[in-house]
Amino acid sequence: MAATIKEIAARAHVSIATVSRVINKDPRVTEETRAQILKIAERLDYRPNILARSFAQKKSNLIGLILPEISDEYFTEVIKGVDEIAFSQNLYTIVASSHKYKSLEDEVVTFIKNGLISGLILLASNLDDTLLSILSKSHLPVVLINSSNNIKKFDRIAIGDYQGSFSMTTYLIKKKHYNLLAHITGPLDNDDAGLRRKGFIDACKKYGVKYIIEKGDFSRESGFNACKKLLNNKDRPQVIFAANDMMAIGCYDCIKQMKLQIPQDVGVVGFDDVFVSQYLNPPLTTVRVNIEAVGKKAAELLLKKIQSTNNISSSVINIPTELIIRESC
Amino acid sequence: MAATIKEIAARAHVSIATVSRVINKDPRVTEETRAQILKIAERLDYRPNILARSFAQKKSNLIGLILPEISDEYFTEVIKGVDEIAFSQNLYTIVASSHKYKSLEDEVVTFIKNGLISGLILLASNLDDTLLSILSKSHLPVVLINSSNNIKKFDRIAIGDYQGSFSMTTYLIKKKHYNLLAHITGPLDNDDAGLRRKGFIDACKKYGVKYIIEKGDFSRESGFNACKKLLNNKDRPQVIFAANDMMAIGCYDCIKQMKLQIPQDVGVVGFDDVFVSQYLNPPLTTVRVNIEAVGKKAAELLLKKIQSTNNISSSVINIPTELIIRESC
DNA sequence: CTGTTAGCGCTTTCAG
DNA sequence: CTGAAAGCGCTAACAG
Repeated sequence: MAATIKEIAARAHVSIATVSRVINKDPRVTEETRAQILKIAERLDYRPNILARSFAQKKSNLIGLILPEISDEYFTEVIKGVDEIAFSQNLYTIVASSHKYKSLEDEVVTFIKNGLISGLILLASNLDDTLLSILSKSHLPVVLINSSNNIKKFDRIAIGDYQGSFSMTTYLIKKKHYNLLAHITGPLDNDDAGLRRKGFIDACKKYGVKYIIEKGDFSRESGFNACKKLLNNKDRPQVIFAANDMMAIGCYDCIKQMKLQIPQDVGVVGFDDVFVSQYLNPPLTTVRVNIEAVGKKAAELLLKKIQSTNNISSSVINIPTELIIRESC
Repeated sequence: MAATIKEIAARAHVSIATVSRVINKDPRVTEETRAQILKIAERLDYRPNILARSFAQKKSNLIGLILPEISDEYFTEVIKGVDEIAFSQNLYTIVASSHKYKSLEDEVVTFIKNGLISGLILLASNLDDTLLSILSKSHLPVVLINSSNNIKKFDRIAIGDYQGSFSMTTYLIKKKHYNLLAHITGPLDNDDAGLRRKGFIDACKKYGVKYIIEKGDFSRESGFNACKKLLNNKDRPQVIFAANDMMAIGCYDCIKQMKLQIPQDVGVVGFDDVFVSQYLNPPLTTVRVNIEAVGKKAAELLLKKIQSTNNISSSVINIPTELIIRESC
């Protein structure tokens, strides 16, 4: 059915090697033959068989992007960023998430060993040593999206979790004059969550204000539940700093259900600045993370690694955060 | 580096053909040798080289998903649905969007010819005959996500645009007793937009109420602009039916800027029921589309087509819509 | 500048 | 039930 270089070679009365050369823009071909071959290729509507090419070269034009899940707006922004960069370089992106069907580790191992992809971007907020060692043993170019400072030896995109959280807390204390704050954390094993928690606590301690910590898991429901506990506390906090916007939304739901007012009765602030936050009632004060930039930077870094043979020293790119002041506190 | 069947064959003192058979669960192997080979494969942490396999079989375990763009929540829900089904069948999904870098047609052609994928899901709201003919000439299994009834000969997932729009309009007229309605359309060449427009107009005509049509393009900005025009009209409409939620949000922005109240001064309703809609102030009355179901159904249909050799007659799966009554009208 | 050839890892006849 | 061998389409030395 589809034309192959063999066919083109036959028609052009040259060898397949020559055809291969012009397809791959190898300069060692005369203009004449090049033009001739190109014409025939055009006429036959030739398209290289990518599978064959990838196989022969032992490298594909596919990169893998592994995410914890694909649902959250947060993650889709990452996909968008990665795709945009990858696409501009003729790379295709395979997106996979650690579904119920497969654990993250299994997923990664499969990707590495099956030779499908020639680079990997891994967004995971808790990386254990096993995985890290698997990753470094495979000689696949890898870029991590992870904010933990403990990870050396890998190229990494990090979010300014600590700074963002610290600034927000400082703002709540110094500008808004709250003196009893609460923080709803993300999952304990999540590095971003840990950093945000630490930024909060450090700022509270620095200014000597009282605080309460409640546990969440980044889901709307957990925000709702944590908020309920907080409001029923004998010492009701004046403001709740949720470790992400989804949990802040859960707080909104809870507070409304209890017929309380934001920010009069209790303030709420979040982290991420997802699309919906600006439309909440009242609009949510939060810490903005430029998520698309995370994806873009990750892809750019990965491409650089794939293209350069010599392994450059691993770099960390920090994506800064920004305080977005709205009306929820 | 990575183990191959050759290596396993050597250690098991069998031929590579036998190894290949057990890997592929061919029953024509004795239990003993099978167990033996499996054990060695396990020990060597063998993973088949997908590229080699795909190449040899002339078919891959990759399916393509082409979208107009990747940013919108709408599209990411589709991705999620497709991925979930595909993944459960050991298929990987390559997501591509018709970027500035490539036209939709170019994208499709590349995908088809390069032999990378063994099935394609194409979400496009305006398909021209050229593209359709390219698609049918390639013998690639294809599932379209498109609501136009003019497309025969292709498996297709369609959204209940017309019904949803007709019901919403009927609700506006009969239950809410509006008698001057406005509709902000999506892009003219978009089939979903066309159907929604038609549903609106048909309902208005059926009940003999007056209506105004304003043009939009599904973007928030276009909703804002269309709304402004509408409100400055000498005959100001009592309610605005935006062809999607994003434009409805644009209306909210505009109405607030003009210091008007929803729904007292003017009602607003949308279409899609994206996540943010329930949190708008006031919560948006809209038509819900189960977008994830769209993705899932598309993937399921595609898998069925890929697996069955005989081409079944093309089916159309309709994803119904549902009126979501909230407080914006 | 161009042709010859080996071979990538695996599947798949075809014999045995 | 198992092995031998061809070949998928292309790249990449190596000759010439």
